[in-house]
Amino acid sequence: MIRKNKALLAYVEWLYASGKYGIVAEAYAAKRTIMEQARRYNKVYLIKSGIAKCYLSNENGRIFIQEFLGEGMEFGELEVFNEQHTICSVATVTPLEVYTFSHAGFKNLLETDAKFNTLVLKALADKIRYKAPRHSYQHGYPIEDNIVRLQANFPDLITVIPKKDIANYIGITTRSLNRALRGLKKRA
Amino acid sequence: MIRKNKALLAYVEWLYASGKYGIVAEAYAAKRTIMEQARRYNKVYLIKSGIAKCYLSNENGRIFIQEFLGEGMEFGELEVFNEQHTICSVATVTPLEVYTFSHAGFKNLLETDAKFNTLVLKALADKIRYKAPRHSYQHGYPIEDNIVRLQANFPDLITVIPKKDIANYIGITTRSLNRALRGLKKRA
DNA sequence: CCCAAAAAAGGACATTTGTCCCAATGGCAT
DNA sequence: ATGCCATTGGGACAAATGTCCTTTTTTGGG
Repeated sequence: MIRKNKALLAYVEWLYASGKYGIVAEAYAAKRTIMEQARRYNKVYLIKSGIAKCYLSNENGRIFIQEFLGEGMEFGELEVFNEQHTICSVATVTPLEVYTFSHAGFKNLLETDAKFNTLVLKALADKIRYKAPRHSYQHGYPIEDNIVRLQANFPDLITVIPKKDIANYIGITTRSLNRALRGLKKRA
Repeated sequence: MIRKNKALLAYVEWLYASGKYGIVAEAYAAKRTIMEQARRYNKVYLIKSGIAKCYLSNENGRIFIQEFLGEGMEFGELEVFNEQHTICSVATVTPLEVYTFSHAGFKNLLETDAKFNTLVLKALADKIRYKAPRHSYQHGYPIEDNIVRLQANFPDLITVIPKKDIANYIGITTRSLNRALRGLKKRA
């Protein structure tokens, strides 16, 4: 549920240490919006520490969380490949440390650094891979099963992530989430 | 809903015509399974013509369709980046013509052909991009709205894709799909 | 051309989930 | 400490969706 990519992080830390690629370190407080959907940005972010959420909201005020991003996850990178608006908003959940690239710098690394290129290809492939089972499970099993599954993969979920976010990740209302948690407690 | 990638197809046709990269053309009849989830394969496919579905089924027999693949869409490429089992099954919907690469050939092209590398990066980025609004919409709006939206983007949907597949794409039962179609007809 | 099998349509009922509330609790700034 | 606001928990009812079944329609092979 909270995605990570240690290999990519390690390599970017190494690039950063070399001082050559215009990579900048930044920090954000908790609960801050970093990107808003349907706007243009010119930076790629890579998380050094902390947790962010990537989400999409619609005109009904409903929010659907695409993923929780942990160490080594990038965001804002899709817009390097097809110059367009962001699809997702990104906000911090905990305090966040990131490395940032300009689009030009990121593109340049892709073209000149084969290892970087490979790591980014892998990162994109992983983002695709993990979504399939997630959505399949979400549609294929009742809410309670989904919660059990999340808690198995991420035990201190409820203490770190607000209920509303968990509900928006599963695609249900807070009411339904509470009901399901209650049901699980009763049956335990 | 039925994804396409003309730029990639055009380039691969050109590569194929050159005869140099071990690309093989193949054809499949309608309703044939090409890949099964959780198995190992050693080929990358790119669709020349026809429609395939990429789906995931669970032990309850529920099926969730990830995407419908049209001209220029690849499948089996994720396993090049992280040598693992396929997540998805792929089956033809209509008769299908494809080009196939060996993993080695695909990897070689990625490393030596900058244009190919860029096109594949873009293709992966697009696969990620399109999923966000799709799932957001699916959770955020009632079934009827989802159907209207699909029909707007793909008018002859119902004539080309079986009802069961449409339902499995939206993540509902055939019964619910019929009910929604009925509701729309009545209100029209 | 006909028949078997698949696909589509829908009735009746059960279950799940959402909506709309309101009450309780817990930080957090003043 | 006090008051305010966001978060959490849950009752009661409404609406959406699933389950189970039966009937109708379509399709493709002999």
